[in-house]
Amino acid sequence: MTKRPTTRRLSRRFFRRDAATLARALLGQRLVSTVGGVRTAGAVVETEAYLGVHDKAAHTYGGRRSARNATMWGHGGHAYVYFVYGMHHCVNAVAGSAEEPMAVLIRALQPDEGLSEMYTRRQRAHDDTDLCSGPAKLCQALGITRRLDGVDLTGPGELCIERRLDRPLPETSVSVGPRVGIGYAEEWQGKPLRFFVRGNPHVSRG
DNA sequence: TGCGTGATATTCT
DNA sequence: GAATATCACGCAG
Repeated sequence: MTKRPTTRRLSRRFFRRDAATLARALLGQRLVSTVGGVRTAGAVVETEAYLGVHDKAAHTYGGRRSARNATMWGHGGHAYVYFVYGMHHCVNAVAGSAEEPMAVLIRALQPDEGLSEMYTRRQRAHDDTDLCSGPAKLCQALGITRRLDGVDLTGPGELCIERRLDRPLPETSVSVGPRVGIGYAEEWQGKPLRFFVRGNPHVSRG
């Protein structure tokens, strides 16, 4: 019997909150993928909240609903994976309840399991901070594609989030700032909806 | 700093 | 249907 750290998947209730609260609470938890039979995982160190139909930066702004963003309209605790810029995937955790299309973009991880597999998937990475320090990088490192869109993050599937911290990170180790790459979102640009672990070398930008 | 890249939404006929 | 505008990014330099 090998000794393993005690970890368990987060409950549905954990995700059934507003996106900003969830974004804060996800810091320090573990995103785990088991793709091709290999476990790859890391601690969440950077997130962004997308608040739903009123948020000009959200895919569901103004009540937009399509095949692409259908998962966001479902209930919390599922993975919303989308493709952008013709080459990148990004993964979100859906927040709230059904018909409340909010989500939390996972922007960076501190990798802690399956690093050799990550290097295989990301030939360009020069060191550990290159593996998961960006929303598209971490998808590549964990083998996340649109195939995993809609997966239940609280279930035993190929993608889940495990509890790693019993309590939220202390206030002093969390920084808050404006979201990245949403210059078109007018008054929503400056809102403090990006959360990251202060001083952690794995966040996507300082 | 400036691209590449292609799916998607939107806006036409 | 088809054209076009847009895009939660990463990489090379």
